[in-house]
Amino acid sequence: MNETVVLTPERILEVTEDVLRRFGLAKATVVDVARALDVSHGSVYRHFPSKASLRDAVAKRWLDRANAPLEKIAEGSGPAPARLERWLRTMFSIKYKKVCDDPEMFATYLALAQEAREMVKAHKDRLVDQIAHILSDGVKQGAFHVTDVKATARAIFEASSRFHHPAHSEEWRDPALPARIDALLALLLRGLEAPRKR
Amino acid sequence: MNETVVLTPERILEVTEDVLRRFGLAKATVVDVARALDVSHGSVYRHFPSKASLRDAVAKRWLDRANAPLEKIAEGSGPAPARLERWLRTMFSIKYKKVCDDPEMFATYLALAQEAREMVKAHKDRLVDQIAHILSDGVKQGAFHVTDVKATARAIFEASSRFHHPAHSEEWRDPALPARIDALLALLLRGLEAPRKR
DNA sequence: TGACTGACAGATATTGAAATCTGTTAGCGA
DNA sequence: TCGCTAACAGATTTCAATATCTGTCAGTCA
Repeated sequence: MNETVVLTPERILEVTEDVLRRFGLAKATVVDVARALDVSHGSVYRHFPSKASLRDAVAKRWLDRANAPLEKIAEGSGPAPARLERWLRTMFSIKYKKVCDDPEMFATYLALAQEAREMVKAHKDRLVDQIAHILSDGVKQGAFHVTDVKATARAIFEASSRFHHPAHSEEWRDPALPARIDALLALLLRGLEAPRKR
Repeated sequence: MNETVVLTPERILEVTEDVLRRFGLAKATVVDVARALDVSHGSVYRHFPSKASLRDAVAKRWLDRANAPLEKIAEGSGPAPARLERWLRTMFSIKYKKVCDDPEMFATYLALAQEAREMVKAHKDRLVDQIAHILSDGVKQGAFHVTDVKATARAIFEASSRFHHPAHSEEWRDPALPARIDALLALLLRGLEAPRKR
């Protein structure tokens, strides 16, 4: 029955990601995507209201796929401090790997992050929630002493921006990077594990 | 004797800063600077080997001037934790104030920071040294428990990037900013004050 | 002599006309 | 009716000709 495959959002996203990778963020057009799908570009607009929304959807898919391993770690069990450290190190290495392996898609993501689109904020919120989940596990275990879990989770996410925010990716080739990450993680974990004074 | 004022690097820097502020980083040219000085642009090249070096020198002057208060705090006396907190809050507010009051010069600085010029690295190193100075005071006072002062100072600087690195300046209009800063500072200070385990 | 000028080559930026793209919509065909 | 096409207006991008800029240097002048 599906001799001519139907045009679904999913299929559009797949092809758009391809086109972005081949042409780059600057050159890829909706017409290119339509051509690759062998339809008129009007058809694409039937599924996505604008080029920006299409680009956002591709980036969201890409980010969600890339960060799937993080969710697993956050939802896992075991001592919270080690889990948090593993979660953060995994996030850093995912970003590092992507900037090397998939530079065109990373540039798309960088552009989105610069514009501070709603989509990026939502993604950040999901990650902060995962940190918060680990933190509250840690509090239950007696390993962490934290009053405001949500605020602290955000502080941890933001404190580590240098190693996961695409705006700093140029810096990640520094040979001292592992040492810098170690120092930051040691400091943050000590802050979480310290019995609170106030 | 100085009927025609001599052309000094200092005078060139002063005028260049003016020109940058009036024309913006994108539009300001060496010819503009020379015109404002009422000399040929060749004369400017007698004092600065390239446009980039001139721009760097202006930015350095601007940064040094802006950050002078920090040096005072770092060299001051009193309990290190309060001093570190004041130092960091001052750095944040200087940057915040500059991005509002002097957007053209801030854009110049942003461009430099993106390019990761040598000059910015040197400036960062000076600031990290100031943090290290406060940290080692804190260790002497028994308030901080830190093994590697230098690495920890860098970790603190980098952990607070979100609130002082120009790449994130778009975010600083968030009404929740003070709360986010409070959460980060609390976490970092707890980490420094915690007796070390390892 | 030594700070400065002015002319120059090559690189970069500007400009305006033409081409292409985005987003809309009337209408075709299954 | 539903999914798509094709034609369109206005916005954006491209391209190539032109102008301006960067960096150099031989030569001027005090």
